[in-house]
Amino acid sequence: MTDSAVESTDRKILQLLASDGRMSFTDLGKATGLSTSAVHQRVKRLEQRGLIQGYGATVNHAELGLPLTAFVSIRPIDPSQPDDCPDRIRDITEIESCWSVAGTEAYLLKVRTATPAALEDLLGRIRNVANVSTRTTIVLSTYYENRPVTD
Amino acid sequence: MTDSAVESTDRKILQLLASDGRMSFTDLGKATGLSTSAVHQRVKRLEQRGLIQGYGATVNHAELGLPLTAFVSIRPIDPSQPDDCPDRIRDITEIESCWSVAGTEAYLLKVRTATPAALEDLLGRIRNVANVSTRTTIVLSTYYENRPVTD
DNA sequence: GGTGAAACCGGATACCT
DNA sequence: AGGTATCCGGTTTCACC
Repeated sequence: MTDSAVESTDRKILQLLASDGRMSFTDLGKATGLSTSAVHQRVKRLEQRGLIQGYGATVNHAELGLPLTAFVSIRPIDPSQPDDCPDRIRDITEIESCWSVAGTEAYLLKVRTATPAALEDLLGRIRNVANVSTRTTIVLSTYYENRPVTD
Repeated sequence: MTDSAVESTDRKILQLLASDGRMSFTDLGKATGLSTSAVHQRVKRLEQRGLIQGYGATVNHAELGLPLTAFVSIRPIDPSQPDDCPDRIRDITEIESCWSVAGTEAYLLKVRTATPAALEDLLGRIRNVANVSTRTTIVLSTYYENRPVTD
């Protein structure tokens, strides 16, 4: 069930934490007009309710040696066999995201590699392990990624 | 220039912060065998070098009232006119990510909306403001998103 | 770059409204 | 549910190696 009542103070807190995950409870309090402990309580509740799923640092993949980003569309080769593709590819570390999608293809992946050769190798592994065909779209430039969308 | 020398302690720190952006310097120290202040220095340096681009909370969009995720492929209608599509759509808040891509289409967007009707409205706004045609792929289910990929 | 100590500030909790 | 007071642990800075 979608426990929908997320009221405006909680939304504000979520928005602030989405754009600065290390903001202190004190600063969140100043921004929302609440005391530190009231904010503290609310954040813990938001974590428990699963509205905050976690916290992460955004890493510069290009500088880290993974300058190549691509989207891989996936279509099962044999429609009669059980489709457990997400399970089969779960341990491939280059895969950042995995969605199932509507349309002519079944899944969409977002992947990161060091070089075109590494991407080629990755595509081979995906095809082998999941018995699928792939269609790859290379990212030329990233304007922005994972901007907070809270309304 | 890509200042490539990111050695193993820094990589470890980046990996830990990518999966827990609120981890304390004390705990990072325990995990890396360094003192709190040494980790502190390293993290500040990683932030300044731009290897850490920021920190964010991961928000549950479905529970927040934005259960619909979609990818929108974009193609300019008039190839002769200046292509400033990313600038023109920058202020549309439903757009979470914007990439330029190789292939038959020019850009790829990831968007979040409350309902199919809101998606329809969003697509209209994108087409109007940027003079483009769109092709939309709806996400049926998200297995995982933004998993840390550090090697 | 690293350590360890000291001052300071934020997080966590108990208690009261 | 929110505020106040308190305690403890984390953050930050600095002198030294």
